Amino acid sequence: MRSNPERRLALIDAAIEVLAKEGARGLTFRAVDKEAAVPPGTASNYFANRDDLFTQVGGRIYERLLPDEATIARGREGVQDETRYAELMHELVARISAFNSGYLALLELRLESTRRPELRAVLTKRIREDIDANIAYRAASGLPGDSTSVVLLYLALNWLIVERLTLPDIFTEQEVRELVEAAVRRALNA
Amino acid sequence: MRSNPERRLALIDAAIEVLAKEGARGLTFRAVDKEAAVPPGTASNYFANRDDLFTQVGGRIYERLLPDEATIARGREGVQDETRYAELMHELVARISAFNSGYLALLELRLESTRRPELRAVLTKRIREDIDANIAYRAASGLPGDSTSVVLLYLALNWLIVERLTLPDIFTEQEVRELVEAAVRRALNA
DNA sequence: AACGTAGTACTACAGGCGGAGTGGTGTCAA
DNA sequence: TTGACACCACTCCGCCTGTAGTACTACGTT
Repeated sequence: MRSNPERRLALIDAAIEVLAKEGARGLTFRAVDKEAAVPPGTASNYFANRDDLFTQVGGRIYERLLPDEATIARGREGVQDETRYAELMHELVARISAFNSGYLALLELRLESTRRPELRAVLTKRIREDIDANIAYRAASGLPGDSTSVVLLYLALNWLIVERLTLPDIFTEQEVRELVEAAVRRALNA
Repeated sequence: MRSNPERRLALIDAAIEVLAKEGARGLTFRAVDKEAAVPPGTASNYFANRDDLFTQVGGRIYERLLPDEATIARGREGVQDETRYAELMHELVARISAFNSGYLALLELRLESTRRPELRAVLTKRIREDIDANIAYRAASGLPGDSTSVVLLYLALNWLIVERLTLPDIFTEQEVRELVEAAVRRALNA
């Protein structure tokens, strides 16, 4: 088992692209090698087996989907009002739509986790933490709305992103914008 | 190309199970044969190629997820108030959770449709129709709430089902019930 | 009632693709 | 000099597709 950290990271990021492009079943050592443009056999040396590969990707994918620290810091400063919150949500949808393959890869991982307990454990932990962080953030911001509102917003935005990424013709850009705003409005009125 | 309709249907339903169990990439003629317990080569005779198989499954899956006609009829009778509507939504979540593999298969198809234009066209059509039907139903019922409310409810419930099916430990049964009710309440208050 | 025909079920096979895993060799740095 | 890693090559294996060929069944014809 090799341990060059940059290379490992490059392989994992390549694996995310493969997941998005080829699906979970297409995530093989060889495909990762090719995507990362390293000699065949390399991924084999960095991951014990496919299960290990899935688990490591599961640990990494969430880092790539979350905003970077600068964005988080910007989110925390300035007035915390409804307009600001709506801005943040638009930013979230835009960011994820931009890193398209990351979200698709996460969906693939979710489905795959049906068959891989280890992966499921990793994802459950990460996602539960993210939800809790969102709830805490909302509570700290002083904006109205309880944790149920936060979760409902989370639910709606997630599926909206799925819809955009998988069947883009279901909703127009315009409808998506309106839906995000309506969701935020409702989340803050309860 | 063979044309025994029952056999074709049996193969398609077997394909749905395969999709849920093995993922989109695992959907091969041979796997379908095995799942349907028919001799190897049969699926090959019923579908021109994998693309054809995907498209036919895409056309069928939605029928299996929708309530049967009896349920629909029951939904339309009786008083149409908020309590009734909430009941229907609970029924929906329960029904889909029960036919677990159908929904997972649909998710697989959505992801696969990223790579298959024909499949995407079929799914887009079906799902758009379903959303429109929901909007029309709500409008006809005389309950409060505009189409945005209906769609937001649709979004939230869909992701809630995803969450339940893929990472069941994220929300407890209790939380799921509360979320469904909160979502319905908000959808009817706007 | 016997026969022929068409459509379907089943079986078998040829050919190919792609992946896992491993061992060996080269290379660089401590 | 030694150890860790990059790179390369090779073998083994499993699975899939597509098709050809055979057997069966039902139905229509005479």
